[in-house]
Amino acid sequence: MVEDSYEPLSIEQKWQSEWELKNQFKPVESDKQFSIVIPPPNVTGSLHMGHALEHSIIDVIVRIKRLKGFETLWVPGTDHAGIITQLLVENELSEKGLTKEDIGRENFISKVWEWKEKSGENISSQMKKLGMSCDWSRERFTMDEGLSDAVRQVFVSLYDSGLIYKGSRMVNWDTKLMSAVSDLEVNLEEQNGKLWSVNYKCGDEFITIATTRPETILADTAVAVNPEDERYKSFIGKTAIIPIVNREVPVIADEYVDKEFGSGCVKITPAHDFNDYEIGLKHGLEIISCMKLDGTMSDEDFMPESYKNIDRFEAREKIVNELTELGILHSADDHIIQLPKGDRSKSILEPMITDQWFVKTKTLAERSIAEVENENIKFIPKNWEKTYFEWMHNIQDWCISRQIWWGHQIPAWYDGDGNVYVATSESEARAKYKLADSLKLTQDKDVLDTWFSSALWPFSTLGWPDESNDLKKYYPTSLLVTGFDIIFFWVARMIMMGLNFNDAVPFKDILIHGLVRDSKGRKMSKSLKNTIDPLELSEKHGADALRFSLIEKAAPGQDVPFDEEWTLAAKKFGNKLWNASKFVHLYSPADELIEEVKEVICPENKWIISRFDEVLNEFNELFEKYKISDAYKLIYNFVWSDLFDWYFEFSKNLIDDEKTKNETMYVLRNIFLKSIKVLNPAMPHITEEIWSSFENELLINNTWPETHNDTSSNVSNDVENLKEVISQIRNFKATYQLKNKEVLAVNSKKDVDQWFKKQLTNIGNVELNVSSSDNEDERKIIFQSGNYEFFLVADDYIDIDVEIKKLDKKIESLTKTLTVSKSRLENEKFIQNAKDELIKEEQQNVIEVENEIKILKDTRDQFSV
RNA sequence: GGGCGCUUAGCUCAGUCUGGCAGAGCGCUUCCCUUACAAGGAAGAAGUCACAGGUUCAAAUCCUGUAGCGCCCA
Repeated sequence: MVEDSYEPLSIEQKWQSEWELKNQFKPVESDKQFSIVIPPPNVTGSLHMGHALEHSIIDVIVRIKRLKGFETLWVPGTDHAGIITQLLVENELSEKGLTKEDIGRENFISKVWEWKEKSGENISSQMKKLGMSCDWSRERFTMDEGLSDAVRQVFVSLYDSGLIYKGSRMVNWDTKLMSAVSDLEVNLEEQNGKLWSVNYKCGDEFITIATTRPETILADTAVAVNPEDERYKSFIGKTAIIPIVNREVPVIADEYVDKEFGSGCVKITPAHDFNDYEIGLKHGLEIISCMKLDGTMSDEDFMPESYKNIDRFEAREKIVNELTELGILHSADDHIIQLPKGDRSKSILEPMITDQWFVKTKTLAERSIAEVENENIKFIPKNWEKTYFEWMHNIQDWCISRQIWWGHQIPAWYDGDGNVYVATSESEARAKYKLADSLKLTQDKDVLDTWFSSALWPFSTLGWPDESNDLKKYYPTSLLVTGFDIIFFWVARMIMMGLNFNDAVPFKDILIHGLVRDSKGRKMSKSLKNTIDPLELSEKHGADALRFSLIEKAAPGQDVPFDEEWTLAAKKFGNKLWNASKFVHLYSPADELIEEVKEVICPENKWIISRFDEVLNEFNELFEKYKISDAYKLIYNFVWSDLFDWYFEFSKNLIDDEKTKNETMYVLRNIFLKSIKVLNPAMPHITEEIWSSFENELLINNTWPETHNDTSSNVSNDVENLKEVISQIRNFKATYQLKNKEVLAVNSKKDVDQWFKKQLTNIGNVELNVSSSDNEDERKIIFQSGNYEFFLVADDYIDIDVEIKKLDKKIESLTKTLTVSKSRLENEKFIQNAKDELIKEEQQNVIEVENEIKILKDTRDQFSV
């Protein structure tokens, strides 16, 4: 027997430790495997609603697969989040007045590890509180020895095959971090700025250029116009003089220049702008930098004294003043500018030319595109593959070096002459390149982009480069569940790396989920103060309620405007299940011996079984299509309305009769427990608790229910008719505000089956008289469904007007239906084109509706006399 | 500028791929503490499926266009 009231927290903790203690999250040998890796959250993070959604989806799938007999593995873990973690530990240091340089690289790294040991378990422990069934014994961290080894191997291998190179290129540079950052981690922020127009001397004339960054004028090496622009054709090939530094530069023509933008003439500064860099390369322009890596102005000889070493924004002001004084500032117009900011540091980024390591992506991308095109990898929903293709077709070489300390240090060594030796370790390098022991080598100071190691995650977590059992068994993984915002960051890169190093896709399906937003549809953010802490919610309403509310609302690819009300509703559902289990215990006690029923006789029992079968079949179909939210909505509606509202009531009337008692006790418990099984993956704790009150075995490792496929007759229709008649009687009572207790005298001209009569009289709360005689003078209220027809003799409590109105409304709507059906059947083309089934259905419909209308009209006629 | 979504009941959304009588939850109205459950039960009201064309026997669903909103890339 179960506790009186539903208290989620205590049962949730109990089962979480029970499952882990009994190793329920480890894969159990089977001939079919299902494996999935977690998209690793960053180690500094704490669980937010996006994680809660993603993990709930994964866990439901994993738990269903486990019940379906798959050898199921979910590998958890976190990534080392290079920049964020470094900033975090640097902040801790700065509270003590220290910088990382003060304590040195080695000490700093050990400080980060200390931090990781202390706080790195945050996300995992939060996941455990939500009941996520990952195999915690296989938990991985991107900086683990094994995964770090994989990173080195991959780097060396790509380098040896010419897919990694070092070069001087323009990258997004963070002047605060003093590091390159990923193109993908650049946020463009719109801001009010200015568009300055400046007159450059060009022979005896002036040419007016437009710029949003006048401080870079000092590094201009050309002026460019559109070749089609009549205004400037005569300038092309001449030279212009850059003001202040008095540099003589060519006026070049390039289609890149937009005739409509500003004056239609732009300055070209190859060292400080991505487009200008490209133009510089194309036209062989000189590349001059006027800025240092920390964002202050250069102190090189060509720089005017007063500009040396000052901040770039100060320089901007200064140069505008100077241009004004010189009388060559033509105009300063308001202009919306796109300011690039670092996703992590929030500082304004600078395009800078620096030495960096790159992955050549073109060839890797080609195969990655093909594998999605030929559906070896499927996006769900499919349209996200367009986003993937778009990015992949326009892919740029991937800058993988970062000038920070926390991360995988690049396995490249330099001798005193700057020669580079790439190998997995220094001794390997010496052996590989046959270097003398006396030759002094220093390792590259830079570390790799965190995403470089994440790209290996689907196989590095399984033991690669060792040919481990896990790798053989679980690679390729079955599925990746992730958000659309992450398709470039790693879905794409995991595919490239997975294909290159394992000659097989890293996962077969990619299930894309949406963003969790607030109930008004706004993005959750700290600044809006509309974030929701999933752990708080879980403590308030239970992990099961939180999980279910997310699962039930998350259609693939669609955003989720979350409302706490949903979780509350899910908790009520939990409570309903709880009470339902008490009902089942009451009517079908676990300790009472029930004979197994081979053949079910009672129509009510047949009905609930066939309804369950329908629902289970549909559930399975939806699940295979990853329509998990629809699947759970379906089972939710089935248990609440069919099972609890209707069947439980039917069962009361069957169990009080010895003849039908055993069969009904059996079916009641059976269907209830099967429903609990289907609900288990979404609400694992409460269902396990309820299950345990009936069974000795655990539910988590039980088997997925099978359908009964007992389609012996169409009794189901009879039960549906019974329900319909009862509803009509209830409607009648509600209309006239009759107490439910009031027993109505209902008549039938034909006798009905005993079971039907019993359910009707008890649930409809009526007294049924069967009499073929008919008093034509009586005004009657008809309750009709299918071939069943009952009537009530109308007396004082009936309001004729209300009744007529109701009847008219029904007649009207039915007549509409009839007209539609008839016009279809009269349409020759419909008869020719429509499926036979549909035509038969339509014909049947006409007969039924005509009959119903006739009854209603007759009734109406007697009222209006 | 290029691409992708969304627009269905008061609210939040399914349904659109694969055309066949418009769905759910919440909210609202009325009644009911009936021995599983008031964290509940029963009944009910509520929609020009954004708009305009087209295809079709038949369109929320397919095609074309328009408008509004959102996202991504440049």
